[in-house]
Amino acid sequence: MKFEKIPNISVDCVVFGYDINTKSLNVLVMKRYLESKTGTDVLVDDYVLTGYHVYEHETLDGCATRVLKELTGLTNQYKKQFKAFGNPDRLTNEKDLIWIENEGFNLRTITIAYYFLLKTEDVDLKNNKHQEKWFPIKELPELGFDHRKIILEAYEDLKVKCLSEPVIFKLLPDKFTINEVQELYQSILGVDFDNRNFRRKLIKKKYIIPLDEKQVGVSKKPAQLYMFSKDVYEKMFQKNYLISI
Amino acid sequence: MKFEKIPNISVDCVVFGYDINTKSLNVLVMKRYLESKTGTDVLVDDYVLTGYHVYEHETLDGCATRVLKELTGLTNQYKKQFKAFGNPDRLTNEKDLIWIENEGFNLRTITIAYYFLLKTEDVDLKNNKHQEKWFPIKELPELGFDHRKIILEAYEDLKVKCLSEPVIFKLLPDKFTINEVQELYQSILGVDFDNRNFRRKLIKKKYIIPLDEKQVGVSKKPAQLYMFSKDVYEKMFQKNYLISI
DNA sequence: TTTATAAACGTCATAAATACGTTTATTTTT
DNA sequence: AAAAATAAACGTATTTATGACGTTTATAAA
Repeated sequence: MKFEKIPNISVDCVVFGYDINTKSLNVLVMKRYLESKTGTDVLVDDYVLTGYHVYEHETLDGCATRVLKELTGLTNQYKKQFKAFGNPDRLTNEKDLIWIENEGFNLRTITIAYYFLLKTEDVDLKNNKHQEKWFPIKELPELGFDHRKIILEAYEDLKVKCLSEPVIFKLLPDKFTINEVQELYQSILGVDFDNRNFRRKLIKKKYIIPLDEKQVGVSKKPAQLYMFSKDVYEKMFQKNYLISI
Repeated sequence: MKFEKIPNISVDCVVFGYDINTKSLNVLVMKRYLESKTGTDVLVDDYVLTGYHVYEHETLDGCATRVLKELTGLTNQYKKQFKAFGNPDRLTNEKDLIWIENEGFNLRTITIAYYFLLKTEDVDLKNNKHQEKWFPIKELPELGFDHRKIILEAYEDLKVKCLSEPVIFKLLPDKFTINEVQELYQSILGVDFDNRNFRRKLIKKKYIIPLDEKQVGVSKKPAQLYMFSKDVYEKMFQKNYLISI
């Protein structure tokens, strides 16, 4: 009973992972692969988001959390439900139809899409039975179903979100430098900021707390490390109602 | 075929209407009423959002548009899909269970929620077969299902949205005064602005265009009327990437 | 010791926000 | 016709934030 699937509802997860070393915002996708019955040719060979049907007694949020856990082993990561996709033509290209016939999917499936924010390095892809793989958001592979669209809409939502809330720190290690924050903003938004102004602005915030620590193992002047205090942020945060239209 | 319903997917519409005379942001809901078979008592007597099951060949957006049209006769109104609600416990209070049994609903229905922004005065409620009624957002009646939650989440989304995009003008008549804009912002956000500063800020915008017209029929100095130019807004709009965390 | 370089600090001009005070145009009252 | 009342509209000074730059500092490598 607990494991009965709702036939036409799924949850798809866009897993964003930031790689602080390569300074790349990545998306985790898995292989979709199907050979013909004779084995003579490959019918479907592309990537898809990780998703799953919702169980009868499962919440939507719970389903997203489960999908992430099965994929990465991680729990307690930042997630956001950002949109439902359910147009009747969302699964109508040739490869999708072959796949759907093979898997016995319902043709009219509505998917509730979530995105997660985490660190690429936190995910262990050693025993990845589904050939999961990270791709930079700017270099996505061929994607099945409407998953390219879903990823790009998640990315747009993330861009807006990171301007108004400090979600950026979900993508960074606990201890970071000011320049690392700047690089991540630039990587997400695709624009450059003046380092001196960016630095001044960030350091001024009470919830960006300098640590008694510096970078180690760098071959130049080591940078000051900072942390983000959720406590301070939430305590001092009063909505400023700045109308910026 | 075209009129076959997907059994467990619905679209619910939160219709926001602003009444410029009473300065009230309202929500349009309809009566949910059910008598016992003997007619001796009223089993269910509350209000619900207008929603409907999605047809097999219908897009989600199309379904929302259809629901609004059937309810108000209006088309081409601003709408936004803001969240899907589908937790297994969303329809479990007593009245909901009575209703569901009577109507033959699927117990596990996922609803894709939209909100609309329009003017209360644009809706003609004369021949409202479902006893539709406007309620101020601050004075909602008893609501069935999880519809209070849905309305309040729509309202939160609207609050955020109106700070970053000029959706406010969807709620106002084509010609408005500066003070009317201010009153609407205050009504939505629940805060007061300094009129002199608000006025200066708004008038400075290129897309707030003064008309050769003033208020008529007011018993004090008549105010200058303005319009919002979508054209100018979209043409001059460049993303400013202002990080306001 | 010098050099290279990322990190960090500093300055100035301009723009925006905040907090108020004053004047103006109109209707209503006298 | 004048005076009173009042919402609309305009004004000003102070503080704060932004944008565009130049300079100094701490460190590892040469």
